[in-house]
Amino acid sequence: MLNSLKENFANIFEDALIDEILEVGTLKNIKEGEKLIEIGDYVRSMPLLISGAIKILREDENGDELLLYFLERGDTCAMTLTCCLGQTRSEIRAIAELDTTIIMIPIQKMEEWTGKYKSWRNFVFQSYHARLTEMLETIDSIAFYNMDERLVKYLQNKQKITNDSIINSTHQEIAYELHTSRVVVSRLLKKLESLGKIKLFRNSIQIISL
Amino acid sequence: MLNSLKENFANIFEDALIDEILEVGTLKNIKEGEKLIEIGDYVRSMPLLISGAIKILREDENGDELLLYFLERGDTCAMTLTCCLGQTRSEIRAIAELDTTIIMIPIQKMEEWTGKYKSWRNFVFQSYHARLTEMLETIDSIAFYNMDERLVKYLQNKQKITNDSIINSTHQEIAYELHTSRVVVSRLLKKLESLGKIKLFRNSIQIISL
DNA sequence: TTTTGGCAGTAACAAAAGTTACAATTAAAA
DNA sequence: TTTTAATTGTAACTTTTGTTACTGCCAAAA
Repeated sequence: MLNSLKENFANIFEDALIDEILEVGTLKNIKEGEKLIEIGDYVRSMPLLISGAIKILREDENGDELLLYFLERGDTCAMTLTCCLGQTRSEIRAIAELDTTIIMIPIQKMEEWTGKYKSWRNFVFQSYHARLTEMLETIDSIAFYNMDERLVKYLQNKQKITNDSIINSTHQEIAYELHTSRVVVSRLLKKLESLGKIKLFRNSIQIISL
Repeated sequence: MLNSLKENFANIFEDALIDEILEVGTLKNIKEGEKLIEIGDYVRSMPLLISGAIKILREDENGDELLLYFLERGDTCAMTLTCCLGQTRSEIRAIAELDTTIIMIPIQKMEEWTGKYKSWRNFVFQSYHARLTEMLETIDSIAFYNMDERLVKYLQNKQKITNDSIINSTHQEIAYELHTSRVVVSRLLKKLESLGKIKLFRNSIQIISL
């Protein structure tokens, strides 16, 4: 745990804080597809992302989803932060996009560290800023772009997160995350294929150049 | 200024903090329509909203807008918070929706108070939470609802903010804020009128029941 | 091997939203 | 008063997105 911490957070957290994290934090491995947080949950600990990726999803009244953004190493969940402090329920769902390792911090420490460590405060504020920025990008996508452009962005994002030009998703799964229908995704993917930008296979998509 | 502060923040801030705010804060009156923050600006002070309302807007690549949310009394601008701390440029535009009074806090104080006052920390975290929640609602609107429903929400919101069942906007102005076209807004408003939910006038809309 | 269920392709159609164009009305400016 | 500009209403059309339906294909299960 010490190594993972140092690798990802050494330049961010002061040494005394690193020591405290080692004391109270617990390492947790999460399998791809595993759910970390469900909408309506009370959250009792805060995750520091060591490796892997977590996708954050919003749900509509029919139970359909929309992908908001991904968390990567060095990130934490801003929603969790406020849920912990404000004792409110989670507004979002969090699911591991890849096999993921996190350090869980008990919420009691959060308030304490915020008073005690400047580096912790900066980290928390920085996280909020990053999340607000990502929310803005999400809003840009759905408000300003058509589905074909949103799909391209989605594929680019997925490639970046997984660091793999092969995306192992079905059209239905992509449709869920973009909050559209399977037929629309199939249609647009076919168009991208005919432009030579991707190649389609069963259960996977190969990205050529987007 | 003391009175405004006590009215809006007395139950939130501890007395010592109130005193400090009185020392370093400056009262500012803003006329309806006046711009507080432009996209790309560096922000050097943080606003505490005493009265009135401020609308927060996002811009697309063509210069067209989208209304994100309103700030009201007791609120502060979460974007400003992180812009100040992180020394980044503003991602949004802020315009007074009504005649508005704010207290401006120099950014140097922010970092200091965050270490010093628990009530300040809570206020800041609470603000972030509120803004994230409002961003989620904005996302819900544009991703999950059709324009007719978004328009109704918009009118309801406007009524709540101005505390007036007469909305003094042109169809064009509404179209800008919803990031659609004037013709679409006129069409949908006409439908609402024929349902007896609103009454249309030149430059204004009277809300009957939404 | 046969059966079953999930996945992808596509046509045909419907609904929602955006665009263009023009007329009528009102208010402000000359 | 006349002119001008802004505002609203509406028709006609296009584009985008969503829906329904049906097909063939593949892989896992029976």
